[in-house]
Amino acid sequence: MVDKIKTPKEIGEMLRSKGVKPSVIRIQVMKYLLEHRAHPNVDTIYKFLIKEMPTLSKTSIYNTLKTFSSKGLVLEVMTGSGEILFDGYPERHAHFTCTECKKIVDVSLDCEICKTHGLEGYTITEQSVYLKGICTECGKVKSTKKVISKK
Amino acid sequence: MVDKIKTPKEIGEMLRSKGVKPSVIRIQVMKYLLEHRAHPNVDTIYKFLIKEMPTLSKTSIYNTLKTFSSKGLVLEVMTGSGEILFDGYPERHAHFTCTECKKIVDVSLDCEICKTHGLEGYTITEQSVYLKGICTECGKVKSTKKVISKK
DNA sequence: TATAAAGTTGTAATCATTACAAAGTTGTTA
DNA sequence: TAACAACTTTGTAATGATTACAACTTTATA
Repeated sequence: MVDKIKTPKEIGEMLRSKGVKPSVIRIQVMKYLLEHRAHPNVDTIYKFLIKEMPTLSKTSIYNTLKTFSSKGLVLEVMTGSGEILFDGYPERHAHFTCTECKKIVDVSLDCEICKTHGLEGYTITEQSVYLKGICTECGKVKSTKKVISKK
Repeated sequence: MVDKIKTPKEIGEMLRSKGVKPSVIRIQVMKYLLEHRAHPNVDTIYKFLIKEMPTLSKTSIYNTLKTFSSKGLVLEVMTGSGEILFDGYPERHAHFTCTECKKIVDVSLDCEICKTHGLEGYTITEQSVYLKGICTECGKVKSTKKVISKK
């Protein structure tokens, strides 16, 4: 999961290979996504990049991410928070959301393709798996609290 | 999948058994969901029910569905359309969205629980599987169109 | 350099959802 | 039955992410 940091040039090539013409903004957005795997939202990306590019518009981030998404360069992660989060690693994996701390964790998926019934003749192009629950840390805090409240 | 139509009284019992106090609105919303499996949004439910209950407020639909959802009576389906859709049958199944006609189809899932890595110590309480692609009908139309356009 | 195509910007609009306070309803206890 | 608390419903206003759009800028190509 730990990848070598890519140069802007390498990112440009990467975009071109997927049919996206590189631009300064596109390269910077992709660079951000590759180096920050915490599933950022549009605003987080915008606030980070505007420090380097003072004329940046938020619309450009929206445009860029929509382009990336349509070319399969990023995943749109819909966790139900009411906004779309982005994942720069579009290889198949699931997303776990902790309902306590809201943290999102990447999870590798074992079953190649869940066997599904009732889709004869259907073409499946995309598959998303979302998990919800409580992460180890929040689980620990919870049980600690329980003990304490027992007095 | 085809279920016997429930009386308001039966729906009331069903709500109570899940810890939700029945009310006219709650019973009507649940009745609508049980009898209309096309994954309606808030507005669709509202427009249908207001015909019978002229003083109905849309906020009540939101409140009701949020209550249902928190008690596990309905599923919130997030397909990426920008709004939440609702499914009155919360048994585990996947949702397939046709990217052409936007239709949503229930899909039974075979793999009991996709084996996941990296979640040791995590408690999983919810699992959603979304599929995207092209349904049979749209697939047929597409290939027909292709032939026609060949001339 | 001229020209077209594509990318970027900023503002305004949209639209689902939430917040909130007032009004109504229900159930319980005296 | 009356009083009361708890819960439900309503309607309006606010929020906040996303989109629409038109003007402006940059890039690529001849």
